Amino acid sequence: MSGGSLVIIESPAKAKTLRGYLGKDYEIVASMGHVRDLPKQRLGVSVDAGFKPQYTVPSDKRSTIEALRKVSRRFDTIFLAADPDREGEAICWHLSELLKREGVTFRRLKFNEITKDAVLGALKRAGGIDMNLVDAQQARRVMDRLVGYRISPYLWRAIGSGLSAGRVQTVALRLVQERENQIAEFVPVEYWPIKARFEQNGGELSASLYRMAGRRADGDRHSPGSREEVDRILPSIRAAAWRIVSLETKKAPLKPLPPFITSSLQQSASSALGMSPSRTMSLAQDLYEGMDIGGEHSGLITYMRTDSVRIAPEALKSARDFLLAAHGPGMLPPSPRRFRSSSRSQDAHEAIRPTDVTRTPESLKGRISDQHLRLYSLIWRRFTASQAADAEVERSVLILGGGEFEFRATGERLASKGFLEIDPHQASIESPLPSGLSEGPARLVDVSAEQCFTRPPSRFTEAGLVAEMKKLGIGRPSTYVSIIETIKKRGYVAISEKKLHPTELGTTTVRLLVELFPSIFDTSFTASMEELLDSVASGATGYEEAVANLQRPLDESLKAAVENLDSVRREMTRPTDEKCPQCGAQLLLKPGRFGSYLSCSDYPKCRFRKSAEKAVDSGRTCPECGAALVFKTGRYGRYLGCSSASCKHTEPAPTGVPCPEEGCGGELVERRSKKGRVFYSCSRYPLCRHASWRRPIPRRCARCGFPYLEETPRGVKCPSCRKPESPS
DNA sequence: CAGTGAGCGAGCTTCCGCTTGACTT
Repeated sequence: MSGGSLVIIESPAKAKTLRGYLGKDYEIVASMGHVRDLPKQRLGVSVDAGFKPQYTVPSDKRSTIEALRKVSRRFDTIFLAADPDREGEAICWHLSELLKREGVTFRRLKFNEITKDAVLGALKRAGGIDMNLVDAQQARRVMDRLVGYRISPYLWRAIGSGLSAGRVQTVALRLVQERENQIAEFVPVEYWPIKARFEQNGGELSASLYRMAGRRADGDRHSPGSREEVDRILPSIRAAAWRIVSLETKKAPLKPLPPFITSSLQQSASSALGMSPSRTMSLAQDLYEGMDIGGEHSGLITYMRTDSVRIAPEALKSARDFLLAAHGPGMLPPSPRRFRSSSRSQDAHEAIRPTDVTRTPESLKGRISDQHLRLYSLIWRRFTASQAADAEVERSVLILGGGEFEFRATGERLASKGFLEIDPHQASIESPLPSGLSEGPARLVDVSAEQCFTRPPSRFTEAGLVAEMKKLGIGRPSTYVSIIETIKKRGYVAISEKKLHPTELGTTTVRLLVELFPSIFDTSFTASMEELLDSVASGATGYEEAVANLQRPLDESLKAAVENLDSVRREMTRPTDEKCPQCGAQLLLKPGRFGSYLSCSDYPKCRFRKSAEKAVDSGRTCPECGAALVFKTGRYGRYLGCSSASCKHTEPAPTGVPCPEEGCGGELVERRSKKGRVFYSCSRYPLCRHASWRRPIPRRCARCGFPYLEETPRGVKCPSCRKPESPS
């Protein structure tokens, strides 16, 4: 038996940091997250025996547990240092259950930051495991299992096998579907913003019609709704005598945004850098684990799965020291800024920030990959700016009066840059009004109107859906990415131009689920579940009572759903005019995992079925049999296959972009590396060896046919004919 | 950087939340 103590923490990267603080008397090992769970193959909940969970050690956790058992035998005191939240408390309890033996004592260690002070303080306060909090976690786990594992099988029977439903994924799908409904129902409204140019003492400015006699200004400018109205008022505007009636300028402070949490990082990386949430998280993981920089190894950012904007006091101080040293006292607000986390934040980790604020993005240039640097720079700027001084904006509002009309012009000027010097993208500043204007007569130079239509809301990007889920408190920082992957994998949603669209299957599934289980898949269900779990955590409600609270309505809804199964199945199928080629009976159209399919109405006697999806024609013909080549999706992604059933010819999917090698004449095609990563190379391989990871955009200039190879933004000038490019 | 190439209707699927490597389908 050794004299020291064992400390178990969740992440190996944190274990490493801890070793630096605690010295030789402490052995530190990682549990890698949860160590026990409900079994994957069955419900694993004794519904009639107080909802007792039946835990197992998942196969991929066996070796971790074996290693923990072995090392734990050498110690009589084991500190359990999983995250200080509901899931972490449960991990500690599971560990104690797995590692308990005669003479060993477990002590709970809680700290919200991995700093020396916080860790040493936690050691002094070490206590026991909070079983109420553990019960809250168990209730959460079991409720999710009941919802998922009892409703999914219903979908297998009603719609198709392999489908799934869940407290989080179904609501995420619902959000995508509801946005789609809004777009479908949207009625565009015509409006005609009116703009005019005015002149005073040789200075010119442009202004918009803002108010008309007899109409209320509702804070927004007034725009006529039709060409007739425009034609009616333009002559009166031209005939009016104009003057500047007021010119006001006010200074207002502009505050920086709080440092990043998981959802806001994904959002910013998506809009500013075009990164998907999954790419963002994988790059952030690398930055967190640390990279070799000039021989030394260190973590560059704090933990990336967090919903708290809290900052460790040490980090706050070094941010202020840095700002003072690098920018002078003007960049320092009088007192450190505090930001409030959302009320549902579990606050186990800090905000996402650089571990060392003096490690500027410039200092890392060339030492880490370009993509890592872009993400690091985003995080560094956001954090550093969050502790810098306010910016100051001077905003001018100018009002012009003429007859019954009022025009308005606004302008902005940055009086003091403040934090915008560090993170300029946080705000966009309008251009200023021309100088030298004053109250008094002005001349109308010209006036014009432009037809516009109100636009429907846009579809969610992946990061946009995460932001919406976060707003509703659905899902956690560690699961945002996997939830989106699940609804993609099930075929409920598809991505096109980086936006999420529901598929026919998704639409059908969510409509059925919301109809049959309205309370469970309501956007407010998670919030009320969290309230109940808080009550379990405080000891006011028991575990069994909490789970029963969900079980009762779930049981009732399921019972009604099963009674209606036959009529639901009938609803899911649409009769067609086609006859079965095998038995002549009518064919039915059904939703399926890979799009709709036609099946014989005489099933199961006749098993005929075929896909109802239209194959996407490639416009090419098969070199072997002359039939059309169509796009297909196989186990390894897209490819081109022969549409004739008897012909087996295949080739990689074309991109429509010619090979950029001089005089090659080949075409770029989609291929996969051994590791499964998609890349693009010449169709004439191995004659031509051109290859690139970058996705070529199959666009060409509408005027001269010049093909674009890079991911060129829309609307740029064509490099060949110098005209603005339009998509083909 | 470089194969391959489907299937819903069969005899298993499925949940959410913690955390990293395994490891060739």
